[in-house]
Amino acid sequence: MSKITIKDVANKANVSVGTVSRVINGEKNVSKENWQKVVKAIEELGYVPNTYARGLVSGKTKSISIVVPMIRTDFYDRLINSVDSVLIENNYECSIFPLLSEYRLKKFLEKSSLLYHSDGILMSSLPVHKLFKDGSVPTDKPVVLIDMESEQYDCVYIDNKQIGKIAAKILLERSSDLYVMTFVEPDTIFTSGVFKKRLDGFEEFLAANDIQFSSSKIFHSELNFHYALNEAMSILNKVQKFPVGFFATTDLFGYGIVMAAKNLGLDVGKDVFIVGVDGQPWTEDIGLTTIKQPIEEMSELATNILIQKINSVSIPARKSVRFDPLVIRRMSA
Amino acid sequence: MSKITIKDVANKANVSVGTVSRVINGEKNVSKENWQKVVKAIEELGYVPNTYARGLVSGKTKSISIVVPMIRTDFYDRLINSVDSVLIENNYECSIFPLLSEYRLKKFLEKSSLLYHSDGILMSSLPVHKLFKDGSVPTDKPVVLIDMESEQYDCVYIDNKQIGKIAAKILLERSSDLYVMTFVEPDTIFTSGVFKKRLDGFEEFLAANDIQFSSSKIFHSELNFHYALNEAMSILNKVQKFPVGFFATTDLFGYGIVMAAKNLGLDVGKDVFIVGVDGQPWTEDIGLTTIKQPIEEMSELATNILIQKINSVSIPARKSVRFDPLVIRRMSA
DNA sequence: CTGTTAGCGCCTTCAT
DNA sequence: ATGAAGGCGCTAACAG
Repeated sequence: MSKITIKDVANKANVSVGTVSRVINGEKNVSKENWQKVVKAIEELGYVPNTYARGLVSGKTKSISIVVPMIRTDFYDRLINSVDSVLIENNYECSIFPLLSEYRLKKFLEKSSLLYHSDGILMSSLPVHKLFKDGSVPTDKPVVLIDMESEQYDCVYIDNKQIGKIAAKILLERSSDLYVMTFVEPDTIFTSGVFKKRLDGFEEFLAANDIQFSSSKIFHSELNFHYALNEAMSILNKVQKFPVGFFATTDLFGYGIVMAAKNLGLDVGKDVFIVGVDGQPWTEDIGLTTIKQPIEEMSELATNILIQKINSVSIPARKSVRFDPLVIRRMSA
Repeated sequence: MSKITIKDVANKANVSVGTVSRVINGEKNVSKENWQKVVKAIEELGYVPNTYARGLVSGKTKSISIVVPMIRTDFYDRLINSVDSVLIENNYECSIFPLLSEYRLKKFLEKSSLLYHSDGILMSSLPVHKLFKDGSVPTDKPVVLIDMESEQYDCVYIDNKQIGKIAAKILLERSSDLYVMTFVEPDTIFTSGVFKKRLDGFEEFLAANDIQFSSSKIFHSELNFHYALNEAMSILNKVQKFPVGFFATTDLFGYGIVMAAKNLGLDVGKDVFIVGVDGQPWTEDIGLTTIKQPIEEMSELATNILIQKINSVSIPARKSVRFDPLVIRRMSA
């Protein structure tokens, strides 16, 4: 912590602290002469305004908090990068708070958490209504949700049921013998239930079109390539008649199915049709048809909404923006 | 922001602000009676201490910053979780700052960055000497490095050259026809050069034992399973005589080689020997011998050192702790 | 053990 | 356009 304060700058520049304050806050009514003297003094002294003092007075920190369930996946990596790009333009910083554990959640339930010491909060893929008592985030700061629908907060999301429906529609064009590989989220307060929604949408579409679909065609895997590959091998080994179609509720599973098919000498796009979800960049290499969430656009919009809320005096109307999934057709379906 | 202040609590509890301050800071010399009155008042009012005011006067926030190059990998996931577990025990919080871009780095170069508004900084896998002008982090707060050696800062690291040497030693027991699959880090200020060090160690060991090794045996892949698999297939297809040994500078590549060998009907542990690096949990499933960095222990130690530095009045001696890699032998070598 | 009080560094009137 | 001065909420030192 440098011990240079606004006072030192004022002394050095031969002006009052008020003038220095005006300069560092970019106010207009300062003479050119004084402005330059102050800037010079700041430079020479290496002065840095004290954020705590500033926060104490104004309550603003030019920073926001991003809360995510985890940080190990491409999804959140892209999300955070997109958010950051908007923040940079607006001269904001961000801290990232992964909801790592039950204990960490307890901390986040307390108003005193670091999380709430920023100007606003961006939450991604978190079931706010389950997570917090009263279903509310314990803060008066603006909150915007990404990848999660809400009745209470501003939100930018995608309809995961719709993803399932689209997958069903695409696959039905190719085969009526359909399988699903999905992930069973443990039903905790942490989980958002997106996998379930995708599956629900899939089944709903089939039902609406009078297609028989037995739950014995639903297979489960861990979020791990190795698992998915093994599971896919075992499923494909038992298939009697081709072609068959697979709804992979995440691209990773689609990858496993593609590799399994190749290992077994099956022809992807002829014997085996596959639709994945997420639009990972590498799906192109393996020719996997995939349904993409426009993460970048969603994140950027959410960030812009948040910044707008932070800076508006009156309370703007709540926005609930639904994005449509993007279908990227490739060889696999 | 609740507008309840320490004064309101003092009024309600019929004590002075000093007493309230003592209670919320857990100091001992407060009568049981007053303590309870204060706690009750805090509860009823929903009082939350203002962090900015606190930070302004004491300079302490009970939080630390973690700086990592990225957040998408298992490595940093495990690291952050381990750090967090120690922080929880000590009633600290953390914010995470991924060094996402060149622009973000510029922000981190400024003393005013949010990054430095915590009580201490933990940096992982970042070449501090290249990153910052003067090779110093622009702060007076304690800094501890993980996974990076330093002459200047406290650090907890592993010798990546040693990893390469160990791999060479293991593989030489099985075959003298050795290959390497590694990743070429672009040489930017962001990169730590661990892959290069692993390779250097490998080559040094061979040279020291008078084993011929041509650089044409070194192959490169992206950090992506798909790539690694393809590369491994292409290498193995050209091999004339088995057995051969592979040093995979990260487990992911080892996985690709295992899969490629299986695809080609080769016997891992007989035709093809493989040593990976990182000790990923899934290496067990595929029988991959791997050299592990004890990330958990390293992270916990680094965190403890940091907390100790934060809380000590005198400046403790600089600690530089080198961990030894852990070899986990499995079927593949 | 408890109350009082002087700042911490800054922003923001209010005069000038 | 500028300076002076009063807090913001809290801690810590001191006096009792």
